Amino acid sequence: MSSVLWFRRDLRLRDNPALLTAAQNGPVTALFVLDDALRRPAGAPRLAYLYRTLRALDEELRDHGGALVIRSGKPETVVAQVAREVDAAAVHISADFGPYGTARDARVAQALDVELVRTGSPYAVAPGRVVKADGSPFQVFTAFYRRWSEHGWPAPARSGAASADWRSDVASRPIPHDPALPPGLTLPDAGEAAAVRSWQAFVDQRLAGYSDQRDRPDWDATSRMSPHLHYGTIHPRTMLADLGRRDDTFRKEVAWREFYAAVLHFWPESARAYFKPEMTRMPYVSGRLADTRLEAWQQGRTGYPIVDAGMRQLLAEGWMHNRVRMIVASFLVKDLHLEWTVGARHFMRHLVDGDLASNQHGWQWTAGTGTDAAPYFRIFNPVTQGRKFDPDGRYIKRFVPELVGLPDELVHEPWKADQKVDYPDRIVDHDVERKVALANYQSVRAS
DNA sequence: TGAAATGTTGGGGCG
DNA sequence: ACGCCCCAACATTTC
Repeated sequence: MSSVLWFRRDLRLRDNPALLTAAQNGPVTALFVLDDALRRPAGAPRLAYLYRTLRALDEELRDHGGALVIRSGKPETVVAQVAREVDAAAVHISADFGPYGTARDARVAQALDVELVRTGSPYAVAPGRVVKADGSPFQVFTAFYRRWSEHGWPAPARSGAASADWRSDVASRPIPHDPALPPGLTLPDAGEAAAVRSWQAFVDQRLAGYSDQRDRPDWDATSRMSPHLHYGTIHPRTMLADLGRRDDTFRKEVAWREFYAAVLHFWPESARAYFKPEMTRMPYVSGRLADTRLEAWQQGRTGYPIVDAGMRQLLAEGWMHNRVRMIVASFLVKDLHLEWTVGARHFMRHLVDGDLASNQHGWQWTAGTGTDAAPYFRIFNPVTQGRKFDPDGRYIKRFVPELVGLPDELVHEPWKADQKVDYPDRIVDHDVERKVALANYQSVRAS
């Protein structure tokens, strides 16, 4: 008897129920499949981060006498092949609930001569479990959150790496080298040990102030756990257990991730399609104007400091502060009149934490097209938001060095400065575009 | 997890 | 003392 533990987005050895299940059935072969269908849409930063995570996992496995077996190709071919090579009685996975993963796993189960055993998922509560009394899915976060909290989740699973009998004699491709990264890009530390370290640092140093300080992009006040959650180097259940009853605000952020995973599970098409179909009639700019605006937004050259700082942080770190994600998203949709799908795609290409469910639904929330979405007429004023959440412009000056010489008051409105700064003029006038957006919205509602 | 427009209230200056 | 005006501060409505 032997088994294959096929890793996907659960690249850890602690609190891993699928690993415990696999370890009960003789020697375990740890497998990761380089699947081009997943590698293609990921930008270089996320790919590099994945490879680093794989290297860390491989090292941990080697400490336990094993190794991570890397293969490339179609999972339905490769997983079946490896299962035959090691004469596995079963292939163990943690369940995936995304549209691609669901279809892929169905194909793999079909192709296997042995059982594909799903144990656990990357969520505290598996998507689909939390539903209304009548069995229908929640479309409103607050109601979901109440039910999700009542539902509860198991305590973290015990660590099983030490007790597993890892195989290390299976042929493997090398883990690919990092792809070429943009110069100056700094990625967060990858791997399970880094996840545990950085979670502990957050709990010790920043959790107490989280609810008051999390909206400040100029402070290091957030958990920064999103890349680790994306690749499963830590399980949210571990985090929730450490929270105890301490911080409802942070628990809610974990719950947003679970909510959006559930929404995607029940409405797989919502990754692309507008939740509110009438909103597809919103008019957008097109042609050269659209191209120019999109490029200015992507490069962080819109002339609005908080927007540009956020977009440049995305390019510099593969990450953006959540408050600023909302500001730049609102700006794309309501000031530049570009479609949310365009912005969502750019985020997915550049974010190390790029998670389909959270990203697409977060964008739909901002664009007013989604479940439990902000009403369309909630339009962020980039100057007001900047003043409120980056009062002395420290975040802006970190990513937009052209503005370093400006006093705090002018850093959010450099166009009012007497001194000339080498910084783009505003590509649009917020006051004007806000009215255009509201008029567009009226025209959609009337039609 | 908005912001602007509009409405209301109340203090102070003034005749 | 009183009414009137102005306007800041706050509340409500609207998009």
